[in-house]
Amino acid sequence: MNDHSPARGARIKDVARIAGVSTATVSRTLSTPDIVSEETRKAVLAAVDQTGYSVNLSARHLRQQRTGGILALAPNLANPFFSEILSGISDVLRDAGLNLIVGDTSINSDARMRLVDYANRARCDGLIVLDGSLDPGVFTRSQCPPVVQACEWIAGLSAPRVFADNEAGAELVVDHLAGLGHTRIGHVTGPPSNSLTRSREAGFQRGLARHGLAPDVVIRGDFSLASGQAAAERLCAMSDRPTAIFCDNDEMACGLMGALRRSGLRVPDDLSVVGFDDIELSRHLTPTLTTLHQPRKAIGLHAARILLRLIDGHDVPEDTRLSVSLEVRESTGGL
Amino acid sequence: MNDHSPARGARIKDVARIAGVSTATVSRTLSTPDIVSEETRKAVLAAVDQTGYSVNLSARHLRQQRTGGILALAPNLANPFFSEILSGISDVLRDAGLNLIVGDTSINSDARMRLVDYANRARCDGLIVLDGSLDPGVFTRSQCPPVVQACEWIAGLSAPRVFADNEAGAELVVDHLAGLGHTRIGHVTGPPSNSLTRSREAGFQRGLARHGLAPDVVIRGDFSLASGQAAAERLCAMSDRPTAIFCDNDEMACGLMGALRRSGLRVPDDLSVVGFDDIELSRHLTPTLTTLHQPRKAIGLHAARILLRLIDGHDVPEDTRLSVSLEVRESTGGL
DNA sequence: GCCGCCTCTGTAATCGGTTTCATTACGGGA
DNA sequence: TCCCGTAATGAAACCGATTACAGAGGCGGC
Repeated sequence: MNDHSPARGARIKDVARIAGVSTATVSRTLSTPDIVSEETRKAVLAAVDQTGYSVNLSARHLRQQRTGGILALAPNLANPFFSEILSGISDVLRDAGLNLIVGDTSINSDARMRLVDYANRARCDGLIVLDGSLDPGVFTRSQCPPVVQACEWIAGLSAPRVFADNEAGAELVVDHLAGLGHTRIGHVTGPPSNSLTRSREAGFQRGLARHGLAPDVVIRGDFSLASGQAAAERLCAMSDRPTAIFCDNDEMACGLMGALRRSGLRVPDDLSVVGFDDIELSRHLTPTLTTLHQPRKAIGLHAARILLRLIDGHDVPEDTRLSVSLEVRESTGGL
Repeated sequence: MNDHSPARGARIKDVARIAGVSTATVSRTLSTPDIVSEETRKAVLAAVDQTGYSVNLSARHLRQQRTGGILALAPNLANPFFSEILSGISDVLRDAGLNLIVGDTSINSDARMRLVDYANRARCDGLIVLDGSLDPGVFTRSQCPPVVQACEWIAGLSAPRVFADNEAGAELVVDHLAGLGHTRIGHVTGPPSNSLTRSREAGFQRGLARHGLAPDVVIRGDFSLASGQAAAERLCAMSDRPTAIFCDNDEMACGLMGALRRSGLRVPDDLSVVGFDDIELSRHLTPTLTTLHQPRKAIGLHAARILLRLIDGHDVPEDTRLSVSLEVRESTGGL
């Protein structure tokens, strides 16, 4: 119907001319409809329809001193754990008219260098950091826009945090395994400096203590499938094994169970395995994986909402802790 | 060192004043360094360093009539298959000074509605479509920026395409299975209308014909873990099963193998299984999965480069077909 | 009847760059 | 010596919106 319009589409000026008003009125009609009269509003909206007008975001953002973009920094996009969080973030931002720009911090060090460029008001209106291993210095410079940390956090960076209750989750794991009669429970962790690793380790230790159990073998991993596999190989080589293993995430549990089976060990008969995250895959492994469910979508939603409030200059809670629940499946059994 | 700078950072005007030149010269120094004198360049760069200046992209884009953003539309971010493609796209775009905005078309229909808003020059400079199920009409309007299709494509949309050689891949699968002595080979497909499903089906049929084999059972899936599981249940209920199964992606193969095992069928002894994609997980399943390796990163790199050329008004190849290779692992065996 | 307030609208300044056009200085050829 | 071309730079227009400010008109209160 309007393919005869100029190639690059209509400007606010064109809409204003057709509606017989000024550009200011068009702008007001679109951003604050309440303050224009009913009659004017109709005329403007009709002209918008007719021209297929849509605002030039660069112009708007230049004038409003905003960029319209929120940068989310995730350590690994390939991990399905993050994609649902990003989806939650994206939902909130879209409703607020903001774009989500996703940065994968794992790619290479070159990308990390450029982070300094991006953590800048001239580039984005806010940051959501999902990677606790970044340099806090970048985020404390005066040009850095508001920051919210989700899931992981950076030691020494004081920015609002949204995370699942990792400590309580790890305690639930111990409760479950101890309830099944296990007294020797091993732990496959993430990287030692990672905040998730620390919280889960703390909750795990507290749980053991509460049940009067002594710590058993601790194997350091890095949240990857491969490190789960490596952990299984170490376990198989042990003469005196624990009877249950708590993995700090589902990917490692998956790598671990695969390698265990290949070595002839049966889960849960020879070894019970518990994961953390409840990614979709955990329901399809054999045996299906007992794991802690994290409210991933909710983490994303909360993080984004808090960031928006921060950008608008409102007060926000320092910590938002979301509860987790244990999904008991086939990979854990009694002694 | 420069935390005394004004809260919102330096403007080009500030840099110009400190360097003792005009804003035009600063701009030229940063975008076309060749046309300013050596001496001036040094002074400007020193001033940039001193102020920590970084350009305001909204202003630049407003003047240059570009938005600085490329929108990638993917059907499912949670699928690890896409994340590596996006990573390749992101690398190229970052080097070109463009942002990658990721849209998940699976979220809900509301998001799809808004697609119309986004497929617009006022919103982004180009589109990379990874979802073949979208409405072609959106992309043919005059306001729509250049489009490149990657992996999947939309029937009836003439836009450059970058994809793996799905037909050749499916033929390789048949060669491999026929070579092992299989004569009854089933197929678990993606959605019937999907372009990947069609290509793989065509290659599969051609392979069968070349080996003088008759088609066997075809089970419709949707690329999800759950549909792989459902396919396994159908297979188990059959009295007269094929001896090998080709799954259109690794996720379905994963869901299928898990469910098969739970029903007591052994892979590859009772049934050989082949996947497609070679996601990292396929190496960690038990048994490890024989699958077709797709050059995911390369697909992303090519798609992004082609889009950049398109944006600059250059000629681009209509189709870019990248080759695949078979990764033979444990899930396939002889009869 | 006059004043002040409120509602609605228009004019024009503004955001921060890029780019066109004009200007200057200098070197070489006639 | 004069003219022209070239290299380097500056002044100012421009991109397309938002918004501060001002003005017009209507209405109620004194």
